Amino acid sequence: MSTIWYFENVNLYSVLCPHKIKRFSKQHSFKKFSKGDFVYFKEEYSRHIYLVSEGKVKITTYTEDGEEMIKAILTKGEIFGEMALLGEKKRKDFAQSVSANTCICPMEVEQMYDLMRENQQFGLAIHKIIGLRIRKLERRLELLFFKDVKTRLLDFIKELADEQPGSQKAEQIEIPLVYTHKDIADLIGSRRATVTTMLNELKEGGFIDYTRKSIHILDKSFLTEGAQVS
DNA sequence: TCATTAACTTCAG
DNA sequence: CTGAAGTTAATGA
Repeated sequence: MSTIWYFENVNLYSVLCPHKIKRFSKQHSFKKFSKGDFVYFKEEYSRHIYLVSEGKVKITTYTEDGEEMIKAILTKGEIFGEMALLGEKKRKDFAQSVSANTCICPMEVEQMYDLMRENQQFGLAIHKIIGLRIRKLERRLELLFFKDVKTRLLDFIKELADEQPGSQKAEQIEIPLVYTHKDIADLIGSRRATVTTMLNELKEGGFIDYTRKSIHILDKSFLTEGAQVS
């Protein structure tokens, strides 16, 4: 199942990007965003969905006391703003570029509907992605409430591992890291320092090896069984 | 005991 | 040279 998800995820870029679709080539437009620029604001009308072609985008909401809550961090090949397709009238969150040269491909909702009607397979893929996205969020929420940080980090790594191609078969898995420790901390509801400490624990335990660029899973059994690190 | 805060070092642009 | 990333140890729940 996860392989399918991966498959569709990577191919989405070629499928979705308007300049690959001849009919839309004239309005083919990439939009550039600098660090800190907003792609959309809360309460804005949900007219587009977006595909990240370069850089990194974070989706956030704010709690009553003004604290930022990060719902997701998206990188190359991933879509966001997809709630527009489910009848969302106005945005319920913010989308902000967090890298210097973020490049985004906007797609009108109406066009998306047309495409999805014409191409069933494409429509199915989109629905699947949205479904998985929602499930992922629900799961994250549950974990935040009931599990400790170590479990959450383990779960996070497991999720990344599952998204890698051929991860089912392979004993060792190389995960290219698009996230910083800070990103990971934000996503699992922890702190940068804590993430580092725990990654080091896992490293010492011989479960993983990591650099800034990637996490190498040496023994994937710990993902399912839980790491026994003291 | 676990995770955070704060203070420090290293890294990348 | 500066801000972000990563590390380490003290401290509080």
